[in-house]
Amino acid sequence: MLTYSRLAYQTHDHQRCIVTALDRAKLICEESRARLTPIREIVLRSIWASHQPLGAYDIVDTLALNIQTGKRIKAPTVYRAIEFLLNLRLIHRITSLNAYIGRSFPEETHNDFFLICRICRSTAECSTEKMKNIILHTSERTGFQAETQIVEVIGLCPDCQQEKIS
Amino acid sequence: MLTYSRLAYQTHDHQRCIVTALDRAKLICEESRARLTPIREIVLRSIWASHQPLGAYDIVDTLALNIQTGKRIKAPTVYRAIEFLLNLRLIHRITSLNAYIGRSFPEETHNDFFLICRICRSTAECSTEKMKNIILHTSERTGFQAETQIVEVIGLCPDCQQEKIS
DNA sequence: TTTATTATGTTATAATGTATCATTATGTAG
DNA sequence: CTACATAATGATACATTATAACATAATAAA
Repeated sequence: MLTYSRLAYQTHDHQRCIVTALDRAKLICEESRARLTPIREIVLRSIWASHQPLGAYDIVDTLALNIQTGKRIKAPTVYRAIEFLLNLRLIHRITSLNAYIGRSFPEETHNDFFLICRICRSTAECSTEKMKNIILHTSERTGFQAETQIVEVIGLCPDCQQEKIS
Repeated sequence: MLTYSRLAYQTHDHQRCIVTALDRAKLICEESRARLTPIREIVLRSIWASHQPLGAYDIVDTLALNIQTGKRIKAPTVYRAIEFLLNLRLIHRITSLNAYIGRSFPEETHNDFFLICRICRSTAECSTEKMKNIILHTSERTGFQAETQIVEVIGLCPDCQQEKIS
């Protein structure tokens, strides 16, 4: 049933994730003739580098100084990069955290959802046809025309369940 | 498949909705020995009276003056009432709008989701077992312990689809 | 190379939400 | 009924997230 998932709390070579994501981002940008500028690239890299979803002002702090100009990168610039990356479906917005996370399955629509730990904020990206089915079926029945969706399940990740017990 | 739904864009006697909701709120408060104070009641009533989800500062404006004391009700008071109503499951928070809407099915967990029109902001409350199944099944498989959820489908309501065509 | 377009810099501010402490109202035990 | 404890509200200030508006710089295209 669970077609794909990227579980932040499963051990994996995250450095490899980042490289893969960046490579794919470059491809997608070329295809759609969009420009992955240094700022946009570093924002994307920061988001992928984080193990939790990253807030816009966290990114502002992370970036600190523009490598090019030596000047501090400010909120509007970061928000513009975020908007760009969202449009190209390279990142997700996690609404319940006001934060952003790398997107593993840019090609899917209506399939994605998230398991978000309310303690450590680790966020697992899931994707299944069943979610699409339920959303499209309900929309059809009610005459609603679905475009995008937000599906966020809040609870406890395996690690934080352990913490609570021990 | 769609067990219940409250479609804001279907014609119905909304005044009746409000009365029913208020009556039920009083019952639920009695049962849980919680106090539905005048402020909490008027906040709940405002939220139900609106045909779109209502923002916290919209409520501040709606309330204007405290009937009791003649003083202006401010943000923290409204947010406290909102928190109270959320805890008793009498309202929902619509995360994508930062707004609040009356809750029709307080007894259900993991069943609820929303169809939100991006133009007129009308919001349909839906509830189906299938949503619960998919969420609980995925959680079980990944070892995640689901507690709450946010499921918001953004798109066009029937009316606004018509507008676009004509 | 000139022009048009896109991206970024800068400042200010809007919108949403919370922390803190004082005051008032309500419930409860004696 | 009084005194105490608890719960609710008032008031001020502030934190956080996000955007508007306009200037400047970089890139692409004619």
